[in-house]
Amino acid sequence: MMPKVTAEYREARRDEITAAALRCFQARGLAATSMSDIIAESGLSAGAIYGHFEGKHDIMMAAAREVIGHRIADLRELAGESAPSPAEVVTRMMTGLSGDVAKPSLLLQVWAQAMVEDGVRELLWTVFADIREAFDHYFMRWAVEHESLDEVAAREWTATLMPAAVGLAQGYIVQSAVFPAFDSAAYLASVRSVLQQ
Amino acid sequence: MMPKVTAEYREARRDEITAAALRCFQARGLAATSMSDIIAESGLSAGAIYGHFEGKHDIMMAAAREVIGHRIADLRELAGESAPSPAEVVTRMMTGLSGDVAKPSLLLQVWAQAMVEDGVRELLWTVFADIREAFDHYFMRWAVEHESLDEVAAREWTATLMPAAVGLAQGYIVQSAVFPAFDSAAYLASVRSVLQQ
DNA sequence: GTCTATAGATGGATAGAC
DNA sequence: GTCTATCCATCTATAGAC
Repeated sequence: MMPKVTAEYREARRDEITAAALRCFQARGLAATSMSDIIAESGLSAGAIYGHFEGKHDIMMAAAREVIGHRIADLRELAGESAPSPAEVVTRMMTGLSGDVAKPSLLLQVWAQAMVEDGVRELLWTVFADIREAFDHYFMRWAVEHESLDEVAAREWTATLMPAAVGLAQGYIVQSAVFPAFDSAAYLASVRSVLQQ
Repeated sequence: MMPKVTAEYREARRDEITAAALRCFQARGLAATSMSDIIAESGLSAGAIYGHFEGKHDIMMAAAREVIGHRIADLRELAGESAPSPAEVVTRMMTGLSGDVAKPSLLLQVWAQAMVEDGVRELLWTVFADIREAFDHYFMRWAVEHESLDEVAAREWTATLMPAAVGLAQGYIVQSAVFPAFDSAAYLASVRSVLQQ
């Protein structure tokens, strides 16, 4: 269909609605948020919302994309610096969260939703694959340059490290979401401690 | 109120209903499961359910308690064996999950629900506190017996290790829930690798 | 205690005026 | 594109017979 308004306007409206939805999801949870909630929070009307999204599912997917994909670009920026250690890579992953729209509690919501909704689950897979790929790049480089391993040994070293590295980042998300007095610095120190070998 | 049937009968009925609810929560998610779902899955009627639970919230709390608290008893059994290493403690935590009613995907549901429901959140806090306490006991013992640390140094060593140890267990739960081809053995090997220092 | 039937409220989504 | 008003499905919980 031909757009009746500029593409920029549509885009801006969608972002506005998605942002309102994210505030609702944050406060009430993904599944418990109703269209009425989003309508009220956005200050728009039902008609306006449905003019830009097919329905609640569509809004949730847009929100999930927004929440889930932000870490990758940030991770890639590390590439400029000189061969970060695994501990530095994982730390960057975690500290970047604090300035992100993707608050840890929202990430937990998305993970849970992925358990019951195929679209979200597949989205999550691609994001984790991207994260793994970014980790893999840095770990391999570190293994060769600082652990003095050849290509084959570096690949095995990286494969061994990967699950725990990703797990530590996920643990950070869980703990920062669940514990009101979560000590971010202590967690980072703990990660550095176990990853420096 | 006086019970019209034996306490054992009431208990059994509640367990039956909770088990049906857990199957629904597993399939549809905590928030998306309706009372009709639970009624159908249990094979009982609305009246029967409401005779044993105050409402959906009540059932959810019972289910959360069931799902969340199972790891503690299992962890305590390690006490009989000879001073398990941190890696062994965390490994026990994770491997115990496979035989548990508390499937990882359900744990993710409970974590997400804790973000928006105070009762679940507080329940989660007590459970994590118990887990930390159990970890603390084993880590202190290991620090003194195998790392040759005095009381003060052992306490600091344990405090440094704790966040990452818990985080690794949480990462196991996330990854085993999200990835269809999750390699449990590889994760365990990775944990052993980073925790042996 | 457990059933069937249903009340009462809220859900997602649409119709039609502007 | 956006609004108001509303349809109809579904939800939680209860009432009353057995």
